[in-house]
Amino acid sequence: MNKPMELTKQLENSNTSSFSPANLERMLAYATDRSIAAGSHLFWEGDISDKLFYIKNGRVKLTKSTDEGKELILYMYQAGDIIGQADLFSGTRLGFTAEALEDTEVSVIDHKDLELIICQHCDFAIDFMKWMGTHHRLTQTKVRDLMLYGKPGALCSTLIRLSNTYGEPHNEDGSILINKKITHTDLSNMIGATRESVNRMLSDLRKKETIEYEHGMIIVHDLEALQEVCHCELCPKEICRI
Amino acid sequence: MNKPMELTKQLENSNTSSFSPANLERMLAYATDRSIAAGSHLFWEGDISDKLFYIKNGRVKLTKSTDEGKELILYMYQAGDIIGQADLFSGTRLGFTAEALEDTEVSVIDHKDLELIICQHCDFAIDFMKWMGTHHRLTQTKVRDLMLYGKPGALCSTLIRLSNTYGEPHNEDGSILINKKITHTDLSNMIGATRESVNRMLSDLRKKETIEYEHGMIIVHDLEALQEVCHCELCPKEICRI
DNA sequence: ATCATAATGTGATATTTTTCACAATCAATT
DNA sequence: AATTGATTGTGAAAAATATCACATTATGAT
Repeated sequence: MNKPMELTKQLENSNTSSFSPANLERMLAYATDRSIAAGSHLFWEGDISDKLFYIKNGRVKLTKSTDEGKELILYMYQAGDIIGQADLFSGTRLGFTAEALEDTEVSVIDHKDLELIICQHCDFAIDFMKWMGTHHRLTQTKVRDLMLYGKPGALCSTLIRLSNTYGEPHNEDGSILINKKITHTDLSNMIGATRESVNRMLSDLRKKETIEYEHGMIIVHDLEALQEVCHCELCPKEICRI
Repeated sequence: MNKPMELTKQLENSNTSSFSPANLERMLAYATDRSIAAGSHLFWEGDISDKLFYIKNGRVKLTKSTDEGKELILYMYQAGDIIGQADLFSGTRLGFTAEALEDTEVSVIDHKDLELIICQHCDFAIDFMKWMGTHHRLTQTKVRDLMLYGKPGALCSTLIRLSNTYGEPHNEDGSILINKKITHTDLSNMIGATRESVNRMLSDLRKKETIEYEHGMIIVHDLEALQEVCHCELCPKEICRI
């Protein structure tokens, strides 16, 4: 059963904000818990998809990797997020792999239980659909961002999304600290570029003082400059995230 | 009210195959009809999103266009398809524009009516979610295809999707006729490349006899060759479509 | 503090993709 | 059959991005 603190945490999390506390609780009442060590996998592509995962704490990335060792990072999830909707009801196999970035605890909800709740509480069904739609919009805006303004556009949009997801006010001048260590390799896998290209683009942004490094993390000094590069449309934060 | 013929058509259509005939009928019972001339718009990005559109006949593309005149074609919908789920319950504004490619008739279902059906028939809710999930997978696999194997990979994946959507057996040797005229400009807007690049890549494919032109349409002679370029994973057709 | 490993930085070069500037072809009208 | 506009084809040059091959700098464990 979920404690009040977790509910509070989820309410602050944009990805699941479509769920009312009551509805989140309904879902979690059926869940069983599971721990995944950093680097271990929650599921692999090709697995059967009949579960939903609620992250209690930790972080998980959803990826697609190729034979040649390339990796595409589609999403990064954190406490309060739910993983697994797109494949849930299809009966097909999963197309992506989920790997824990940190030690992670999840609550696992079975497809069957979910159907039960949906049939008992139609406002839950509505909340669930709202959440599915929001997540789909996240994916659609990502396609836009990755395709439309070259690699610099893709990178800047990703930095904005990281700011929305992990950002903290840095000092009074409005700078934002992206309070998570993200390697250049990770960034390159998020935008389908090489590490070297990312490195050079970030150097350019540093030269222009759009961003800065501190303790291996990125501080965004000039958000508007980033927004300009990717022609940012100022989507709501539950959509403009990693 | 929908005629039997339309129901038959929808059952053949992969995008809405998640709906049982009864559930499709439930939804269409609330719909009002609307005609859109070829080239006119069903909706614009920035509009409020509180409607769902069922295509009775004709074709509609969903696009995002930039100030510089670039256009990204995200989806092309046809008879039996439903448009609008991702934005539906969010209350936010639409992120994409829908334009009729041919004279099109749609049935318009209001958000409010949909909620009503969801609360009355939970199997409808399940079908609806199944459909939302499938559509989301379409988008996710598209990200993969567009990002992972360069422009040639993006183009070949698009040709495969077109084959699944508009393909007809061409003769006994297993060739597929993509039975719709798609300009190189359209193709370039689907994969985020220039018309010229698309032209050159198609020329290469013709040289290798992977494809051929006939009456301005494309015949795919060697589907496997296309699959190889984009490392095709043979996704089901309701996901591998345009 | 030292060592080992991971992460970052950078030049030189190759490859991919775009841009520009037309020519050639096709398809629908007059 | 001639004309017009849209579409397709192509070369040459520029720009964007990737590749390769290291040097440098952090980070964490001993």
